[in-house]
Amino acid sequence: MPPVLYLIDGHALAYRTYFALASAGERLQTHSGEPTAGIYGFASVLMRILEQDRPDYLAVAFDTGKTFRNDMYPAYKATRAKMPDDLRAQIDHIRQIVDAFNLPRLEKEGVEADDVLGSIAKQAVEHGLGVKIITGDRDLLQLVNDRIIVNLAGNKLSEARDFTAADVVETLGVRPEQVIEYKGLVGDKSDNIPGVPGVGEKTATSLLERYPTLEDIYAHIDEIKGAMRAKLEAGRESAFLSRDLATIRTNVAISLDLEKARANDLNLPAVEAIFRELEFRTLIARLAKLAPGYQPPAASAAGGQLSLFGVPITQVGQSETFANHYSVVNTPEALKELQQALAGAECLAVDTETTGVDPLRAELVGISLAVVEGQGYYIPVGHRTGEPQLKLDEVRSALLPAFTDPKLPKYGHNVKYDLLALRRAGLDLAPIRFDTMIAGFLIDPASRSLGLKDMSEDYLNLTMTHIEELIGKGKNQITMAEVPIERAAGYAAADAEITLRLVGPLRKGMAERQAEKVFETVEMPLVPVLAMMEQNGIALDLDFLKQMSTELTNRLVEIESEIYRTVGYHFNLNSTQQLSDVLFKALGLLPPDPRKKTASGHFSTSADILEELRGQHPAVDLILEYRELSKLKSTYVDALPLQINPDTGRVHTSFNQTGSVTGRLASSDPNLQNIPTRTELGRQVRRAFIAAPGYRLLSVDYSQIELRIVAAMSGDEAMRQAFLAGQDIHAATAAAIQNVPLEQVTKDQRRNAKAINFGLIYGMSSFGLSRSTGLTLAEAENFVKAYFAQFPGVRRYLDEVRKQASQRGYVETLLGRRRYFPNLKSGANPNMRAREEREAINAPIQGTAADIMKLAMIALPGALQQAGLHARLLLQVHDELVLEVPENELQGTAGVVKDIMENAYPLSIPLETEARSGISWGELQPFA
DNA sequence: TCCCGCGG
DNA sequence: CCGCGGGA
Repeated sequence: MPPVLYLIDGHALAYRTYFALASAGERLQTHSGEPTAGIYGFASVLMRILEQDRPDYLAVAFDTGKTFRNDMYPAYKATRAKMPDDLRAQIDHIRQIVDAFNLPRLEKEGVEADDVLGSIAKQAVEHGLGVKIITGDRDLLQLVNDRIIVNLAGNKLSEARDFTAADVVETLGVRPEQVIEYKGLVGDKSDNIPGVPGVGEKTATSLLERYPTLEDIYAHIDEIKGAMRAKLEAGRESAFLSRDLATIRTNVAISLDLEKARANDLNLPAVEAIFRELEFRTLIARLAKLAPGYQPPAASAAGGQLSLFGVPITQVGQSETFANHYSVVNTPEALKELQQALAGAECLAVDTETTGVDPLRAELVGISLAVVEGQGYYIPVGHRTGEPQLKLDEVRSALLPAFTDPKLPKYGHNVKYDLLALRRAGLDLAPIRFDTMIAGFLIDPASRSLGLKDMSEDYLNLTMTHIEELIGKGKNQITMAEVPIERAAGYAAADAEITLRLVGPLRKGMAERQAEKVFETVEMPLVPVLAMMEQNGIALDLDFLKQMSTELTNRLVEIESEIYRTVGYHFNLNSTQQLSDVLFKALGLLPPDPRKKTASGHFSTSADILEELRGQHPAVDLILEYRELSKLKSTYVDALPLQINPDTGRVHTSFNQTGSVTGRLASSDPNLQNIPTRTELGRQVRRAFIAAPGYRLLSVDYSQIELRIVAAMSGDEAMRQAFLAGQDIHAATAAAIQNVPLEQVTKDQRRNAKAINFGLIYGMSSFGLSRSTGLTLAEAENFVKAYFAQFPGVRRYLDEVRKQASQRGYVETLLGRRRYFPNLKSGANPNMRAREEREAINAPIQGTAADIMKLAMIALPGALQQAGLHARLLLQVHDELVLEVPENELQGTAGVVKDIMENAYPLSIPLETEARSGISWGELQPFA
């Protein structure tokens, strides 16, 4: 194999990784607020290449200013979004890193990095080298041939992949050398290359299959029929110009001194200094491993310095390389050994393999355990491969003592899942002391990479096998039960082992961010409570839903034909785009606010727009009714029965503790936190949620908990007095603003005051307020002014929160749950800034309410048991708890629940609750 | 993927 | 403001 020259496209890679990290929710920055996502992305890819590929030669190309393409076509890249300012500033750091690695920088005035890469690549091939180009820019694919491959970054850092000529054909449908012809036809929106108007991807690939180049197409233009031919003829000039723009030059006068590109003499202290300055801690750790083991390519055959188990890090978790470090427990002897290990254990990490994603339906396939780092156990119990495995009964009695040992703390990743799966198999797990997913969430609530695989990369720098490598994906997916034990074991044991290994770094991470208190007093104790609620589930009145569905269908059919009749023709009512055309083109209605665009360029048809169009055409009212009914039918009435668990006959929602950045729970499968309540018809759906025979549903909700929290946290006297006096807070607000006695507040005044109170909680602007109230912007501004004049403490509090958010970079709830706002510190653009300021105001209010509710939920089961009551907690809807209560215990239970909720976390303002009960969620009556 | 709409 | 889900 010839030596290989690695060429990195510096800008494209920084750009791509910047957005990859941003879209993954990472807001990378240093302590002082300097954004680093682009640098980090670039540096980690560079490190990965040095560690894993050991390139013979490596150089990095950069763009410089305007290029000859702008002379050819002034609009070139004119529409491309300007590079974000904070990324631009990062490019210089990237250049420094390249220098510190002693790698050549390739740049030339007047040409793009693409052209530099193309030219150098061509020269290298002529010298007999292989070339690999690392970029984020698909255009480079045109350079691929049998000596040049391109590694293209994906939407996530881990999704980069190599493209050979065959890969290009498979992905784009054309050969690499045809990429420019393809661009000539299709153009490129992001570079503002026009192409041939009207020719899309499909047309272009099929044309290029028959005629390999533009020249061939136009030479045979008479073989092409109809409209396509006309389009091609009209776009002829544009096609050739576009192709020229898209063509990467390979004859740029630039040269590379290969000796300088030998990737073997990085200036370690310089790199480390830069990484330290940028606070790339994990990269520094990798550096230490890289430097001593790094040999000139000729002598690098020994290798092996990068490993944890003596294998390259990419292979950890794959069974063949993990083989010495896990045991399959499928004999009585092995089980005995495991029991002995458990007896001496100080902690126990647990993971389960099941046949599905719903823990209340899936079957248990195997249990993984780890008690020390570097060693894992896999206990198969449900493999359907005919291989020997222990009986579940034996496993259960062997494990139960340790699993329920009060002195043995249990760890897991999303451990609520495993708890439920184990319970269904007759096991249990307590006490649960550490959930790595929740810990990761508290360290960064905005993180979208809380999967075990992601966290393993982020915190341990270990790449794990993905489950799809075992069970496949799509329609050929099998379940874990069909995977041979030996193949499953390495993967499964690694899950428990990695979980165990994550605990240390996560504790440290939580300590740095002072998240331990919320973790230990709120989130971890909540896990078993939520598991219990999910297990309980809630009963549905199926007959009622069936009848409702029929009635809705009938009415929908009526409305639909009525709409088609008034409009004059048929169209797809459920397509918002078609609807927009019908209303604003065919019917000629004027969009009330023509600025209200949608991303696809259509006018919005949202309910508030339609609301304004009422009366202008009979179809409008009908559409609004249609929308309401079809939403109800598809989302609730027809969907809920499908979610009933056949074993229990009830629906078991899943509560996610890591779903909401503010600390609220999120409910899914089905979401029982958005069952309608605001309209009469919607409320009907709630009637389908019923109590079991002999039971009643009891609902207790906090009244105005968020405003009470504002009053307490801000200490605003006027607001506190209103609450202490037990006044209707919205009316009291209106009275204060309008300066009228409380009794004289009109409905309108109260409604506006209510809107501003809500706006307050949501950090809303005058603009938002005017939208939600129908006041003019000026009126809304005056209203806000009057509000703050009456509640000066609230204003001070809001200013304080904003200041804290921008100075410290985070805000926190009363219990210390934090939400981070790195962009406020670094002064991002005004839009983002305003958005984050609103989020910063909302987070402590909503988050404190969420914390208090969680504390109540944790305290409740013990209090009920203490009182000898048998109520079951079923649902939490942010400020409401729903329980199923034996009829004769209603009164006592209501008292306990109210007491627990009202005293969960004492504020300087009393928390009040309201209890209601009934046989269904839809017809609850206040308690006597 | 976007748009819309349900809840708090 | 924060979510989840249906449908094109």
